[in-house]
Amino acid sequence: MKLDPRHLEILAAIVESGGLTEGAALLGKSQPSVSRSVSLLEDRVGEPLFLAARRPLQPTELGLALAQEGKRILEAGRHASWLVDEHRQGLSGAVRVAGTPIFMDGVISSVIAEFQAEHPNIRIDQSYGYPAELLSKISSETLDVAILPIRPADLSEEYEFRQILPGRNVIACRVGHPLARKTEVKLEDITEYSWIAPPANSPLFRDLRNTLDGIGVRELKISFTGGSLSAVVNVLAGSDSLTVLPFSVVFMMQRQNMMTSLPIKIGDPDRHLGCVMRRDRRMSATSNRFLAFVERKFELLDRLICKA
Amino acid sequence: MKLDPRHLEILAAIVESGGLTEGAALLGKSQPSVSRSVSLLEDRVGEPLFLAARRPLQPTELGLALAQEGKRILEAGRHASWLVDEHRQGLSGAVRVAGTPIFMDGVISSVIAEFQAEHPNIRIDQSYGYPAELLSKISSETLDVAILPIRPADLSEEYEFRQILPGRNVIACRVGHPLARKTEVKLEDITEYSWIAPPANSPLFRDLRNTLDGIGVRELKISFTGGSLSAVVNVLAGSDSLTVLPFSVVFMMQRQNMMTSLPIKIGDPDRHLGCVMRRDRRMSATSNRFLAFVERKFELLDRLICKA
DNA sequence: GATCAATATAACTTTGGGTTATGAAGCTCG
DNA sequence: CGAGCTTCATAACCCAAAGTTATATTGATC
Repeated sequence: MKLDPRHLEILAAIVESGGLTEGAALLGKSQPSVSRSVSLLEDRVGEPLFLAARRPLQPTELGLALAQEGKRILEAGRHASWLVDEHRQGLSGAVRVAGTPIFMDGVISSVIAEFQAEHPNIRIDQSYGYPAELLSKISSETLDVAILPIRPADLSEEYEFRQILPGRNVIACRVGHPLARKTEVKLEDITEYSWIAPPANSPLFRDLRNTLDGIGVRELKISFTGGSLSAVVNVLAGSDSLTVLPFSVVFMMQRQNMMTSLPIKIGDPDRHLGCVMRRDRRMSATSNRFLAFVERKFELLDRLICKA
Repeated sequence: MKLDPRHLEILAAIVESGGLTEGAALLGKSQPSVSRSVSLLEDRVGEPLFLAARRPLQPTELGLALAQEGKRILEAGRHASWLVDEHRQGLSGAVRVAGTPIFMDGVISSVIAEFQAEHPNIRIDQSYGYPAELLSKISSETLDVAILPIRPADLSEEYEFRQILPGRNVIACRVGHPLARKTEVKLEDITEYSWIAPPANSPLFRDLRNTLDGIGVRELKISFTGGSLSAVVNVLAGSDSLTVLPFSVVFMMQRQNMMTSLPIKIGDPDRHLGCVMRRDRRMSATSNRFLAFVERKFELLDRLICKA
């Protein structure tokens, strides 16, 4: 005997509110409607659910027991509705975000931390990757947002790009590095130090090559390569090596007195950091909320950096 | 946003069974039906519930969360159905039964105990009362079954009567009473003992008067009156007083060596013990089951008594 | 790319829940 | 105890939607 869950809901409402009319009001239906629903339920059950000819409508034992189940159904339904609302407002669910390792660890992660403090019900699925693969993941909808240093012109029409920071690289070194004390650093000062290089396939590695080419460094001694940001930071802190990093990353690290940048002007990359997503905007409300948050935070960060 | 609980059930079935077709089978519906129900639910929710263009149909986060609620609904519904089945088979619910105090305490209560051992989900609401009031309770449907010593002819057409024991009274005394040892007790032996009388308004009290009148006892010394069966038993056990009780009660008490009956023949009452209920048989399956049980048990008891 | 299985769509029927209007039946109270 | 009020039941209608079968699409798989 399969019962209609809506009937059980109605029964629960009636029992809870103590009357057929009140129950109808509670459910936002008309009184005759619930009256008939109850009759139908009674027909199917084959037993009376209310004591006949009693005015303060009194449920039978069975009626009471079924109303109990109806209450469960009502609550499950309410919870489901709540879940939907949360989801539609982008207050729950998950955002799949990925980016290049150095940026993610150096800048984005702290923004994500702030976001999670504000939205504890939203899960962030973070991963790392370089532009080509992340764009394909965006296409196949296995990724919601990519945060990449990229040349906007390189991007196909399929994607939307929102710049969050202008590209700007600096030469970084440990705090207390011999060169860091100088007010001006010249080319020949640099050449004697060895270099820490990002992974060879990363955009940053190309930036490093371009930068050093630009300032005339032909031959570079590479003392360490391939590590994550924290590896780079540790090696940097424990040696006099130099490296090329986005200024934003150095800026964040400066706060923790982990590293500093040399007062030497190097060419900026033609890539800019920004969020990439599908242009068709079939993104969840949650992703949109995350996106807006990131943009807002980076706007603030950009201002701070400009002042520095 | 109010969601249809049936949609959530369907969603749960699909997610649980891993496919739309299997889900449909699980619910005993056609595949197109559930397919459309899901579309409808998705329309209302405004978000996809399944990842598009994926063959082993995979729910989204929201889909999964809603399916969880659907499962709750499904389970509540199943439990409700189970409750109905139990009720219809008379395996749950309550029976309101009442009877005269002496019979209830002396005989019926142990039958009720057996019944409850067999049907732990059925509640017995027992109460005491004398015929007139119990019959009116039957009429007003505040009582399901009355167990009464009654003259069937006295009963109006409204009621149905089912005899469970023939009326038979005896004179009872404590085990070890001086008269109990004799093989034959004569009238003059009895007259010197005082009597324990049931409450004055009880049928049994009239039986006592009639009995003693019948055997020629004119003047009776009443030493105790008005108590319940256990009071009577205690007083009886602690004195040489006599009383008149239904043989069935004495029979049950004999098993516990609490009392015995005198070997003297007294007139039987024209009342018989039986179950009374409304003739229209608008009784719950539960009450019917109880009734059948009582009749069965008393049939056995009757045989035992006849042998004794 | 052909094939197979799973899902979606179409077209139609039927159930039943929604409504308003109205009738019947308990309760309350003078 | 009957007038009056409130609450519940019925009637008549409409329409949303669940159910059906038949068929088209679409992924997955080889």
